[in-house]
Amino acid sequence: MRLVIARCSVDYAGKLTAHLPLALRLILIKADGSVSIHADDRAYKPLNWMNPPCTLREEPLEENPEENGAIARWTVTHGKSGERLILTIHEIQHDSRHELGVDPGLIKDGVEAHLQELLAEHITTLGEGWTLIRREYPTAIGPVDILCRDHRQGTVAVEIKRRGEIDGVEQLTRYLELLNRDPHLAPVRGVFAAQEIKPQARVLATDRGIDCVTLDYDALRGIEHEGTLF
Amino acid sequence: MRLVIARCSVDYAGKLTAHLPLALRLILIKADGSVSIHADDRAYKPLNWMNPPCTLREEPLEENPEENGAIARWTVTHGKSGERLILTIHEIQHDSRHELGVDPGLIKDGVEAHLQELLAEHITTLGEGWTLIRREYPTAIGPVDILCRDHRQGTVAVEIKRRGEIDGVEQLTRYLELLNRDPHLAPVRGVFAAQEIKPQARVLATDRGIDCVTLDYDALRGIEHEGTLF
DNA sequence: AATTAGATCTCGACT
DNA sequence: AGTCGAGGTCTAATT
Repeated sequence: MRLVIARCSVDYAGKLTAHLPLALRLILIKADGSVSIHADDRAYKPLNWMNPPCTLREEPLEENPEENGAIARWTVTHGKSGERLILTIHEIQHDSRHELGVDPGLIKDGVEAHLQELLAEHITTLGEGWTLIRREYPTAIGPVDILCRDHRQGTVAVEIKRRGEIDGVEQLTRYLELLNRDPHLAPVRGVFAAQEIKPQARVLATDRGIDCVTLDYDALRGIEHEGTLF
Repeated sequence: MRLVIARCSVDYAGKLTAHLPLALRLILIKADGSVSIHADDRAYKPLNWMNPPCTLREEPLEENPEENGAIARWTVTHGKSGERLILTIHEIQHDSRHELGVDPGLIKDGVEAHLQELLAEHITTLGEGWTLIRREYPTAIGPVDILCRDHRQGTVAVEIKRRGEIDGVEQLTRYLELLNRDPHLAPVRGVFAAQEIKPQARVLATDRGIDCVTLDYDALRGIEHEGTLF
């Protein structure tokens, strides 16, 4: 990894064209070839960047009135697409290299897949006497998160999201339309389950006769822990 | 901006829980308070991060067999939510600070807004004799990108995307439903226009009687240039 | 290789 | 502060 603090201007020509006026910035050059240009804000998102595979060509500039004091031009070219990032360097305040080695990587917990597992294992969270048919129930347009039966043996399709928004309701609506064409399953009703449901999504779901359920991830995990403790 | 190269392990507890085993990494601390932890790959995305507003507390660790050789613990706490990022530092190889000042920011060109402007100006791209009613035609559920009339004076609602996917078709469908309730406009038909239309989106659109049009950004820009040249 | 759905999405605009 | 739409989205899983 190479860290450069430099006064530079930047031009990008690729999926769009973009320009950064002259200013002092961090240029981060990673071992995988990627280049990113950071200002001192905007959290982790760079102002401009080039993804790998790409190559960096460094070229010193002669004293030249046209270049307006620039000392070097760095051209980053993307492998196939021909996208270009051109850095015009006016001053370098810092330049260091560091061998970091391969990173062991991030271990995650708590995403949608886990929510789905937990809810499938504790399907009675949705109602007394409910039973699981299966997770990832396959249909022509993709798998339904959970298919189950309520206490009256009625079929229920459950769509699970971490945050419930309009697309989730649309997605469940498409599944329900399809499932209700199957005489073995119909009538199928819908449950939209999420840790948090946006008002607009709730309105749309209710309007379509879909029930909304707010999931408590910690509570579900709590049940899981109790289950393994005793 | 502060750049630290350190051997560290990291634990995040917030929207999810995640762990990074001990390894050498870049810790990037920006003036806006954000902290991000980078490996030497994955382009610009950090392994782990904390968005502003947040505070960093640095705490030296005593020699302690339980700490397994750690020399410091850095705790990043998010303002309201209580999310935490805990860095356990084992070795610091580099630590420097740089005053970058405020960045003038990026100037962009070539995104959806521009596509909409171009198509509105050259509405006959959609058909001979078509005329613009207006861009951003307001409705109760948001503005329709373009409302226009075809050569037979029939009303047409146009939804523009850079990439046409299912949500775009759903969005246009909702607009059409609403617009067709207005006796002054009805019947209104739909055109789904994008630089690239995904197969599933095309199928859904066609099934609903919505026409699909592929836009050529460069060609539209070309017309624009001819227009200004002569 | 292409497609799809998720993301600690991020970011900006608007209410 | 919340919501909505767009992104050079990116990224991983699946076909």
